[in-house]
Amino acid sequence: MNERIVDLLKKNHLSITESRKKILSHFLDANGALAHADIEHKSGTEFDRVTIYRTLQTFVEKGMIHTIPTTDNSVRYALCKDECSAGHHHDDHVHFMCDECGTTYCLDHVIVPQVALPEGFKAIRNDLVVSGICNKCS
Amino acid sequence: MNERIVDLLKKNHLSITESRKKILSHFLDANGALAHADIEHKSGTEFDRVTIYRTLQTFVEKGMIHTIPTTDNSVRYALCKDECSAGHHHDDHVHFMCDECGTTYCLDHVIVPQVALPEGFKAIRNDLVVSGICNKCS
DNA sequence: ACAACAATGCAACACTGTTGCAAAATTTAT
DNA sequence: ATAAATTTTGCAACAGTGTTGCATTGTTGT
Ligand SMILES: [Mn+2]
Ligand SMILES: [Mn+2]
Ligand SMILES: [Zn+2]
Ligand SMILES: [Zn+2]
Repeated sequence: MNERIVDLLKKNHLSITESRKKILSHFLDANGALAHADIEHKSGTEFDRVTIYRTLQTFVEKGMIHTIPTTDNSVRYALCKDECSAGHHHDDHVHFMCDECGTTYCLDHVIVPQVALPEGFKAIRNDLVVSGICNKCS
Repeated sequence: MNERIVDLLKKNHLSITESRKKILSHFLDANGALAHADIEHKSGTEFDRVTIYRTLQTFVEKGMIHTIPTTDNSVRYALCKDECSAGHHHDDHVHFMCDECGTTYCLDHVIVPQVALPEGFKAIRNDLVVSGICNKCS
């Protein structure tokens, strides 16, 4: 378990620090996406708030996690697949937010469909967020 | 012009106040969506920040405007179509955010497609945000 | 014009996110 | 293993966003 975390950090050319290991482990343990506040609560007073912000930024830049657009305008993060890297993200999957339990899921196997836009509009990224009832709450 | 604004407020059983008239006129003038901060800047020191927040809330509740899910996690509002009312919103259209000019558009004629979800997930709302280059910037 | 009611401004507060800088930890070179 | 070079962290300070309570003001219907 700890091995996998250290390997992940090494693979991304990041120095091995307590905060990074712990924050990364929270993502590996979680089944849904995590908000900054979630990590802050899970970590207690272990790290400074600022450290969490900077660690999340770093992880995003390295392609280890990705942000999720949410309808309630909170920022959430989830682990990326192995295919993702610093340059290339593979964020073409649908995200699901449960109205009941609040969990946000990456539906990795549900691909966002393309839509035809009006004349002159050029799509670069498509984000589809589905809200409703998740499989655990139904 | 002023007539239309007063009518819209009356139709929604809202008392006619300076703030509501001005804020509503900003939406009628704008071609894209507006954030709270946009209205604050347009209004100068005319109203208190809190009044703007409360007015926006009221307009949303009455079905006059709707919030737009954005990828940069800012809250933006746009005028609803006439079909929208306090109970029923018709928010099944795609939204577009221009990476160049930052404008957010309601693409009223582009409908969000349905997607097949994994077993146990039940969709209640679908929000599709497309980012890219708008017709004015291309 | 008046009473009843609703909306506003102000103050205070909580939460989110960013930056600069000194101290501490990690990595690299000796 | 030690020391130097580089990164990361914690702290403090700050700006922005959004909410609430309460007294004051404005709007509405009679
Ligand atoms: Mn995802
Ligand atoms: Mn819209
Ligand atoms: Zn759920
Ligand atoms: Zn544009």
